[in-house]
Amino acid sequence: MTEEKSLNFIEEIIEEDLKNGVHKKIKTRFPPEPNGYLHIGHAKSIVLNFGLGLKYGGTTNLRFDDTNPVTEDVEYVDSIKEDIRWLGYQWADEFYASDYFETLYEYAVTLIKKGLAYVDDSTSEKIAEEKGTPTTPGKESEFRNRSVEENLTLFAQMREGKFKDGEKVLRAKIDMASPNMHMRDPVMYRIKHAHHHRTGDKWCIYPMYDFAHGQSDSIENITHSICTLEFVPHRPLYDWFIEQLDIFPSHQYEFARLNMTYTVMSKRRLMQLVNQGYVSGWDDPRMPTISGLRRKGYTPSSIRTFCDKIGVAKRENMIDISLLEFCVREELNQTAPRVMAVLDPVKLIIDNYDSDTSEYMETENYPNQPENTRKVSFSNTLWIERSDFMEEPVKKWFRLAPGATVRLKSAYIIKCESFDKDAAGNITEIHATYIPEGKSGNDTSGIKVKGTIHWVDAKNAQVAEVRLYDLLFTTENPAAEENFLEHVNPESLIVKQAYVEKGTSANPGDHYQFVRNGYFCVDKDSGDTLVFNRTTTLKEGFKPGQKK
RNA sequence: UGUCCCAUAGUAUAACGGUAGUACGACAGACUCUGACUCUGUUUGUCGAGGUUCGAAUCCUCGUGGGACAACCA
Repeated sequence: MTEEKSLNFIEEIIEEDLKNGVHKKIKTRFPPEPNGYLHIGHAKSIVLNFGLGLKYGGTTNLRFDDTNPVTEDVEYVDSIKEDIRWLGYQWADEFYASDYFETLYEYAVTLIKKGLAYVDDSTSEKIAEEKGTPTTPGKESEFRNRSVEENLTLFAQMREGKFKDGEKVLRAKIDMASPNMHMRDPVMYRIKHAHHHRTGDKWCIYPMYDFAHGQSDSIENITHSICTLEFVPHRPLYDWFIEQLDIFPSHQYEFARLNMTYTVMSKRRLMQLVNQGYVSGWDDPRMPTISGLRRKGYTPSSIRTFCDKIGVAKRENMIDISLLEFCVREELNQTAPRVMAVLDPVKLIIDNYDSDTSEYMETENYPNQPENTRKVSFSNTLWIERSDFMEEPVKKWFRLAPGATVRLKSAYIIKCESFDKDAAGNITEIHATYIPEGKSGNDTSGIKVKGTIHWVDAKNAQVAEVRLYDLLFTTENPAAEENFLEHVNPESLIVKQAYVEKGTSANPGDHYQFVRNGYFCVDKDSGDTLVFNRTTTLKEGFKPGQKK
């Protein structure tokens, strides 16, 4: 602990509470609704909630907010749990809001008895109409003043299944004129004759979020209930239920959700991308989902680092996606072994190298570990990157060009002698001569070269499919567009047949740096032919297209 | 024509009444058998107007700008 990192506003509150003895131990929770896959925005919340528990010696629960059986499913429960574990966190207890249905029901009865809740027979349209608008007060329902006995009977009958969906609701009796819409007699229970993924057909009435979340927090003795900004106006209601029920006083704190450039984050839009085939699925590497990032080659620690760096505050934000890329590069640069791969090959023939022989060159697996090496096959016929040759080189061009000299990484210095073109003007073959004294590690040539390029022995290469991923959108804030789907980047995925060093071992999830090309990871689609996903490019220091 | 939340470089985030700092980005240079990494440097900021104070990014007031709120969603 050399450097004191400044605290975010939630940490300040917690330290204050701990200092003042408000709490001896803190307890947080991560409360996903099991109706979708987790994304990088959830990661921010997960890292925050679990991080707080870890930092202050408290605990963090996982609680599924499963109060709407119509949209929820175990499929999501499983993927959510997998993603949280993968991110490196272990919850103290696993709960479901549905665990508390009986208690919640009793709470509702308590409020009815206190004259603070009533059964309303109005249609949802009527209720919406009487609710008023943010600038005009609402009207009280004609059913608002039923007797406690009648309410008790009706509510019991709701539970028993005497009514159809939508026929009745239970409402809190608060204030129809409140400037806060959420306090205008909010619905507590609605009737849904639906099968619940955990409680089955036991219930046909289900509590609303507002009547479930705070009480669930309270039941679990959550001290700091952290959620996003859109719940700020719910807080008075959150507090009201807890106060009227006289139960453990959990408190809600709100922070700004994550937004990221060139990314959409809402479940609805993500769902559209999947359902309309813009991506291959929830775990498509272009998706900001945890499973997508995982498949793309992001590591849990790089995501955690990212979440630490973006900070936690209350103002709307738009994080530059380059920060996410920076975090994964920073880690992979240290951990990913280097391998040579040519993604856009053109043939290089070394005219003065014996066509019947080949040799093995020694090359390092990590740039900072010179003793950690492997052997790479070399012959007179190599694949090199098309972009490493320029017929008419621009200024400051360090790579191959007619008459130019470059180092073949870990091999010889070569000089470009000639090249062939097809009728269409495409370079088909490049001819060079090598300088035997310039062999890597044993260079007595005295020649200084500006550039080093990578290569793969064409006589001893393995073919691989390489998927080059780019930003999914062409605009910084696609969610702000009329139709975000029109801004999907047509080049967000480019598939290449590439040549990779023979012997590159590959299990799904393995990370590599393809020298000078970027970070790649082995995809689960790999079979006889290996498939690599580009996690991210290397930072590009030279842009030939740019004049200055 | 309501209530609530928010406002610091391009983007985020610190400074808790006392020197406006850090990260990412961008740009320039050094180094380089990855034009990567690393290193060095540069650029750009307290929304506005008043007030309190010896002193205000910080406290107060009023503006301005942005966001949230009218599912039987969460």
